[in-house]
Amino acid sequence: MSVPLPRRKDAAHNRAAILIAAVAVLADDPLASVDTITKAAGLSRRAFYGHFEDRDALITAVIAEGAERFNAIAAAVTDDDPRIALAHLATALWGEAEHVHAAAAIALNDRLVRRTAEALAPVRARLGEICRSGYEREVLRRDIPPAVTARLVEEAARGVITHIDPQTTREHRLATRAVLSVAGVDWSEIDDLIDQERA
Amino acid sequence: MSVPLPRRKDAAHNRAAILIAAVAVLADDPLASVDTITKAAGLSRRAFYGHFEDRDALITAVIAEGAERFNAIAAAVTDDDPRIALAHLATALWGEAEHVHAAAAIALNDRLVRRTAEALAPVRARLGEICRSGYEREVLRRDIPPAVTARLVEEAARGVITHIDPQTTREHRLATRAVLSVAGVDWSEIDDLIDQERA
DNA sequence: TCGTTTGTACACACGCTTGTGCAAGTTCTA
DNA sequence: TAGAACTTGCACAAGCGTGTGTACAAACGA
Repeated sequence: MSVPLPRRKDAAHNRAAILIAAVAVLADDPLASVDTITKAAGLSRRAFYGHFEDRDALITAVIAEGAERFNAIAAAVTDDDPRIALAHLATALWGEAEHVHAAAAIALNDRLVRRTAEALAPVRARLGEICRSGYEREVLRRDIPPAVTARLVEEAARGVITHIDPQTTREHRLATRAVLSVAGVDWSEIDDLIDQERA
Repeated sequence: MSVPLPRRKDAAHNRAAILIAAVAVLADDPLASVDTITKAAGLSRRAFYGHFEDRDALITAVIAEGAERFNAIAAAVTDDDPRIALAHLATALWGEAEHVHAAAAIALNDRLVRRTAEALAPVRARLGEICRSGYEREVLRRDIPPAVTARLVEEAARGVITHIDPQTTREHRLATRAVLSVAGVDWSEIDDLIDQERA
């Protein structure tokens, strides 16, 4: 039923390689075949079934790994000012671009929406708090409910992170600018806000 | 090479039904099978091949129809104030939600990116002009190049339109608000701006 | 009405992917 | 270095989607 724990170093290494390759490949094509993924990991398709029960188990593992990272990000953002918190959240997610991309791609599949949503839950919850707090303290937009703002922010972040190549764009501030302006911070105040925080 | 023109009333009707069903189904799943699409249109899979050369011909037809609609939208937005123009663009696209959704979904397919991009070209060009004009006249954000603003606006619009159900949300202003604030208009000024134009 | 057009039902070949079994080879580890 | 762990390549059955062929029923138009 289940795959035995690897007892050799190289086996553990290969398992990890499959996971890493899966994140990269699935980010581009959520329907990539096991063959494509294992080839990208430098292994044969047959070897894959020595590490994972089946294709679905791999997807589950990818989602779980994403959940762990997103959890860490959500926990790390503790700023009091909702605007600063949003800036930090955006920067952190920008650093996890590939995982964000993979999560977004996997979430396209009907069957996996729920599982992916669970992986994203901690970040989503933190974002909700930030927007609510910003709404109440009147530092974020007040023309729409904070829950809707959170949704818009999520979409903006996802769009920027998945459609702008972080390799070629050193501007991680782009994500911050996009997120903050859709959240209701005037664009002319964004840079001052960040510099002030950094000082 | 080409499929003979339908000579019977119901044939033309069924061909249209397939196209309509295709837009709806492909919006949800760009990889939907011919069987799924024709069933949604109330036809058999075999009948499909009487109307279209193959699956690709259907996709081509869907893209072409979208191109026509997007062309019309781009041509209709002629406001002088870039902010008003953006508002009108957002509203028009909101009305074409299903086609926007289908275009976005189809564009996920590697091979169809170029063709879809061509269909979206007119709207994209108009959006580029609007952002450039807004940048020069200093009514839109100036912290990033207007071309990047256009990209952010595009992402914001696509995100709102495809992720918020227009059936349940009567708020077409949501798209307008999202688009304008990411373009650099202060959220507290958006409603005034629109009402003022309408008067 | 009669002939044509269109749609349905069933079948088949073809290609791609998944998951598994097995023999043979390679690599780690004790 | 010997044995166990691991990988490889091949073959195979099964599933799914496409595209095509054929026979038969229904709708249409003159």
